[in-house]
Amino acid sequence: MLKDFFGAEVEKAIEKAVNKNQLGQMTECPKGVLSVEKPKNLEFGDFAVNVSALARFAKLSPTQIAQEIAANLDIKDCEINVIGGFINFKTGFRLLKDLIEEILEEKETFAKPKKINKEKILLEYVSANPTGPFHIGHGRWAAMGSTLANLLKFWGHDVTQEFYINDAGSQIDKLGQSLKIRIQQELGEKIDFPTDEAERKNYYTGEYLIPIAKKYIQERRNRKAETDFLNVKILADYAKNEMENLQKTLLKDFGVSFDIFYSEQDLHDSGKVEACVKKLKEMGKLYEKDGAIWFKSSDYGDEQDRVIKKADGSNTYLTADIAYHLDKLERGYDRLINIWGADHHGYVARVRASIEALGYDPNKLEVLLGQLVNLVINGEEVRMGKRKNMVTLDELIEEVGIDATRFWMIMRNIDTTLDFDIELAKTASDENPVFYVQYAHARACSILRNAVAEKIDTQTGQKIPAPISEKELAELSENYDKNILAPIFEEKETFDSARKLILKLEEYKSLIKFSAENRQVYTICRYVQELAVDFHSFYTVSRVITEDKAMMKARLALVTATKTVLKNALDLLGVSAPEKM
RNA sequence: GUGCUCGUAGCUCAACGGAUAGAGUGUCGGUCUCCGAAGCCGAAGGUUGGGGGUUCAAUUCCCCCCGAGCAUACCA
Repeated sequence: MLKDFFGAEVEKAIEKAVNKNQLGQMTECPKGVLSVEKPKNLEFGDFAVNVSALARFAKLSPTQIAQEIAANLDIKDCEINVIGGFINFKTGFRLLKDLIEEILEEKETFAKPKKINKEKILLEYVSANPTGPFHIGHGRWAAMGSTLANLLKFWGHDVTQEFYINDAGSQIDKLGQSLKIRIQQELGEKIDFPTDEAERKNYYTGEYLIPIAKKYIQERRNRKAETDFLNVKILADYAKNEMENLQKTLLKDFGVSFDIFYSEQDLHDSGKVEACVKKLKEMGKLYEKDGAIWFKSSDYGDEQDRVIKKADGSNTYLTADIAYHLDKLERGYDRLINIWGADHHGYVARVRASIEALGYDPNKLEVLLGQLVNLVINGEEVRMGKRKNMVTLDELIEEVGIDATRFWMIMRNIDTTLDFDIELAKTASDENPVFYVQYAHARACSILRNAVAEKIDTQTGQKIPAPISEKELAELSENYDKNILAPIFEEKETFDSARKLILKLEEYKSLIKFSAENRQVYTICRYVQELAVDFHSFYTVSRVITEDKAMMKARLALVTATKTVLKNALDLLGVSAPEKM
């Protein structure tokens, strides 16, 4: 990418200058001190390197250093100017046209690196209890996780997406008890959940169990008399399966595809949990206290030791989680990435501790902690967690659609609490960034359609031939003239917006790299908005379909390239790129 | 109390330690005989919560306050 190109050129120039003793006391170019950035003010140039950091090595003023380095730069087709400690580069025709060629040729693989340090990654996210519908917070992890998976795959990693089903423990019993009450209610019995608040906590009182109760009764209508009709264990399994299916369907509709659904119960049943405890014990990482068995996690950076087996002999949730992560490692993954809600942050240290205690590299585990989602309805924040106010993910999607839901869930940094404004996300207007971006794509498609469309003169009724033939349009991206963009560079009035657009397209490469390496998917949302801005500006000043055929081809090539990048980016986000809206 | 994540324009958010702190939205003002006006152009809007420190340079790093969310289980 151009950033790297200029960085390398500057380093070469520094070496030359050092050899000529032009950089004071500097004897070599220090690594990692300089970086290429985008100037704050675009009038300075397209890229800039700030050499001020070299001042303390050279013992010269930044201005002097910049001038010496610039004097040693030899880049064709590029304007260089020095302001203070900044060396600014303004790219010329050749560099920019190469870039458009690259996009036109590579299409959906544009910005995909040729070679990376490929890792086998297990990405775990959502991992909800099968005891109720997803709430909107799950939607954030689902959208972010699937986007991250798309991105890491595109970057070249081998990614497995996994959903850990928390289907073990007392909650499943609670689920069975709750379904039992719902069934009895459906059968006309006068029974209800306890009114006492403490006791009520032992039930799932949400109405979502009612349809499941109805379905159960319908399915077993001929076997009502059987003694196990209201067997809580059977009911629990039934409800669990139903909830899991609902969740899976929703995930699929939401554009999220897991490779593996991993059951916690299976982990117990297969003996892996016990085996893991045994292993920890043999390795001397456990001890007994107050009738319980503890894991010495404080030896590995956790703030205190944790219970692995309770005094009553049962396992804690953590025990299964340790076994689960051990299992992941034994399955041979180089890297485990988990997306967890911030409310689980206390867990990071202990799971990491367990990985280290078991003899694995704890750095293989990467936990992305996501801040929670607040719902804003009519300008008022609705705190989640209060059952009455709970809005489920399927309700949200129903309200605002999949595209908008995904985009809004992804567009903020994972570190910030997300305010999801339903009214705003719903509006199909300029207030909504999703539509703004999609509109840009639809507009690009529309131009391309019009370019090859025959028209009929409304006055005379005569056919007006298409501005350009299908064949010629196809040639723009297949077998095109290498100087196709030249006319754009010759027309002064529209050149600025075109070069801005081209540079923004170029930035896609840096963006993908940054986003993949830092697991920051929200940057894609920002980028796509910026690209749309530059495209709309370009469109406004540059008439694409014109009499001047060479200019038309040049601009159509640029429109095609923009459309390609927009589509690629939206695909990563799992947001549709409509050809018409 | 302690730990984690934060605090930036009216609102929602950006900004590898670097140039005049930027976008969107909202407000105000322009702009359609012509490829989609769901667009474009412009204006106003800031003591980056407060105070110290490190640095040639701090929204960014460190310390102390103030404020918010989350976590501080032999629950899952």
